[in-house]
Amino acid sequence: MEDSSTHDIDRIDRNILRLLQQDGRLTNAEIAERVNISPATCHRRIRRLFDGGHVMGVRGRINPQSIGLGTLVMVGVVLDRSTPDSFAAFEEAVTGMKELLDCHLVAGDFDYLLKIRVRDMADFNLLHSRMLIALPGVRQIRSFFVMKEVKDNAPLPL
Amino acid sequence: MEDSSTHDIDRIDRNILRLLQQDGRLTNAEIAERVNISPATCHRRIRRLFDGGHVMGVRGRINPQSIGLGTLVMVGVVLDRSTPDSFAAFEEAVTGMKELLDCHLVAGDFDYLLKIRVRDMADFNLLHSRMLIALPGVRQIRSFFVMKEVKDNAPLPL
DNA sequence: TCATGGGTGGAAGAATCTTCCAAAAACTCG
DNA sequence: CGAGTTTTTGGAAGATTCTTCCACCCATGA
Repeated sequence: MEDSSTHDIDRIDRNILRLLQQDGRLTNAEIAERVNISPATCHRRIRRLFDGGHVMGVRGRINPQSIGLGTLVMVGVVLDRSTPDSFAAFEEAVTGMKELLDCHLVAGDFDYLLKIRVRDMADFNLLHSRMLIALPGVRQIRSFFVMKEVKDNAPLPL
Repeated sequence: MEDSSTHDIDRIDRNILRLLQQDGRLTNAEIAERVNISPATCHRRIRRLFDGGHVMGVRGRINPQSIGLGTLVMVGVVLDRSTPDSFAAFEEAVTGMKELLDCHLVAGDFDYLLKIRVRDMADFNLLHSRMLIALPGVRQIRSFFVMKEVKDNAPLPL
């Protein structure tokens, strides 16, 4: 039994998910028409998709440039020790960073890979010196400035 | 003059952006009430934010588990040559990959950093052998399996 | 002082949401 | 099979919201 659902996702649900991912502001009436069911049924299915955790929310995608966060930096982090306590301490500290978009524990040359948005390089320098190297248990930090966002946060294939 | 806007974003606009990022399905009436302006004015401001490119769309966030994409892999790519043609060829080829969520040209030990969602490790192995190493101009590929998504696609700070 | 232009909110018809209920479909078990 | 049960469906309707028009307010500048 999946934790995120008790129901199967049939072809109609998939179509609804695809439409909602493309445009989260589509009206129930329009979705109903496009997937060929009645508005009442569509309304119910959409609510089930939300309640079942299949749709984790609907989010307006804010242009980073518009709020002065035009610079993207990827960061690889290596910790001193590979103990559960060490990981937990790092994760708790890093979670509070408002500039942090992604933080993933990975297998490979790094322990964590981060994705960070800042105003500019100067802003990142501040962040780097005041926050990143001060994170608990950090042995090494490697920063990758993004020069071109070929694809950022693409929709899932449906 | 910013290309994404001719208008300034004042405090009210910021609040609207924050609300829309938190929940893209808020009604105009509710947003208006929360930012203390009339529904008519709020409607106009929201439309201006969309038309000005400050909101790049509204997207339902589909649970990757629900559609069998529960495995996340970060990939670092190094190309053979650092020529514009080489970059262009790689980017065009990689853009078509439906499993690709992010693709960023970076400065550092890698040329590109990718973020890829697949069903499981076996699925990634297929993708790796059939698509990634077949991409044009690839010298080296380093894969980082994500063991824990501490933070994924967090909202921008507003 | 007066004209101008951008921003504001009231008002109202049109569209949509949300829920209830009865009918149809699917499923279960004797 | 077939009756009973559960699930799913769609029509209907009041409540809510959208969308637009228009008059008003208030800075700015001649």
